[in-house]
Amino acid sequence: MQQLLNSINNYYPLSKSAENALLNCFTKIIITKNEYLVTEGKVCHKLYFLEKGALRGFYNLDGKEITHWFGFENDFVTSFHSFITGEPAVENVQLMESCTLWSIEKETMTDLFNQHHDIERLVRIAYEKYYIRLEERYVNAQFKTAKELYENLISQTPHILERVPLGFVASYLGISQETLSRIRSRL
Amino acid sequence: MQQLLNSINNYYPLSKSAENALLNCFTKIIITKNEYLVTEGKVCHKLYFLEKGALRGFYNLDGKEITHWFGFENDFVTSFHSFITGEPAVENVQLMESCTLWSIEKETMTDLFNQHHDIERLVRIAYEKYYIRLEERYVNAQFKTAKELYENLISQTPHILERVPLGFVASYLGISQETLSRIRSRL
DNA sequence: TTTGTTTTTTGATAAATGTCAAAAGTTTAG
DNA sequence: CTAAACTTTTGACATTTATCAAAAAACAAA
Repeated sequence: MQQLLNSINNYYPLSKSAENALLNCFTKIIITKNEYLVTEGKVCHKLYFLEKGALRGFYNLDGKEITHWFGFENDFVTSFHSFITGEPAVENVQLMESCTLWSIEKETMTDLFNQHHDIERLVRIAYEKYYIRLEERYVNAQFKTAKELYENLISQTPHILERVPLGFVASYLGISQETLSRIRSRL
Repeated sequence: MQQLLNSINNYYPLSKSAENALLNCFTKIIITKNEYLVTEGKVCHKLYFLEKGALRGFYNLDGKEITHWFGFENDFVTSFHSFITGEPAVENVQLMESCTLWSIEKETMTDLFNQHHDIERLVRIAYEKYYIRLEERYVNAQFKTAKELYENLISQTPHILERVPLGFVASYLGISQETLSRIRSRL
């Protein structure tokens, strides 16, 4: 819980009353490896804070699983598309390791926004951060060769390589596993 | 101004007082084709609402211009990375057509947030929408062939093809202009 | 351990896309 | 209306990357 608090304060420092109200709304969950947090086709009403562990978001395309993001310690995770729109998720979120998470209901968050302006500010700022993080990833990917993508990964997010099977990493980079393997052998 | 108001209310309907306060903070600008709204290396402190016209965001890579987004009527545009972080922009925003815009200073927005909770909510909701729009684009791009990317563009954002030179479109899709031209001739 | 399972690498080949250069077409400004 | 500038297409060829199949390596469970 202290970890969640630190993360929150890192985005925007809340007043004590808002902080208490917010923390009261999170529920601790422990789930084991390979389980699903979000399943394609079902609406996801929850936002999760990942205290410990690692997971991935993937969708199915032509019978293949396309992993498009990873979550690690201190990340807020969910199927954002489903959480925001209330539509069924098109992606799955699956644990790559056993995880400790804190969850909060969307409806509860909405109530908190009404009661505490600063909680809504916190979330506004968090969205800003998440937006530019996604934008950076996009720009990084466009017009890069497979080798450059891999080198970027090594320099910018080396922890991914240490904790994620190469098949998922290849998918994340948008290249085939074989190509990734060959690039690695050539470096 | 009515158009800006409609757009805003489309995200979240404001109270009359918030609405008035907000509209008072926008300044009308008319700029001609090829001019720059944002220049790489300079911090961008303004957010713009695009009432009429079309523009693009691009960055330089190995001497080439990589166009990574377009803005059209009713879009809020800026270099989000620079606007949010206060760091110098890495991208340029250039008008593809002469435009009518409304601008607001970041500092002014921050003041408005403090005075009107509902303006901050509006922006929080806008960020949500922009976030999932970007995410969709990302997912759409990953693991698609050049032909599929072009077909997606035709079905999802046909207005881009009608108003943007093919060289920019190719760059936007992450393929070479020649490849795009060949795909078009084969359909 | 030993065996079975999963992950990663390697090889051969095919397909997609990029690059360079030039031609054709279109738009713009005087 | 014409010349210059810019955009789009086409051709030839090189390169990158995907695909399929199988071997090797790493990992996990009995």
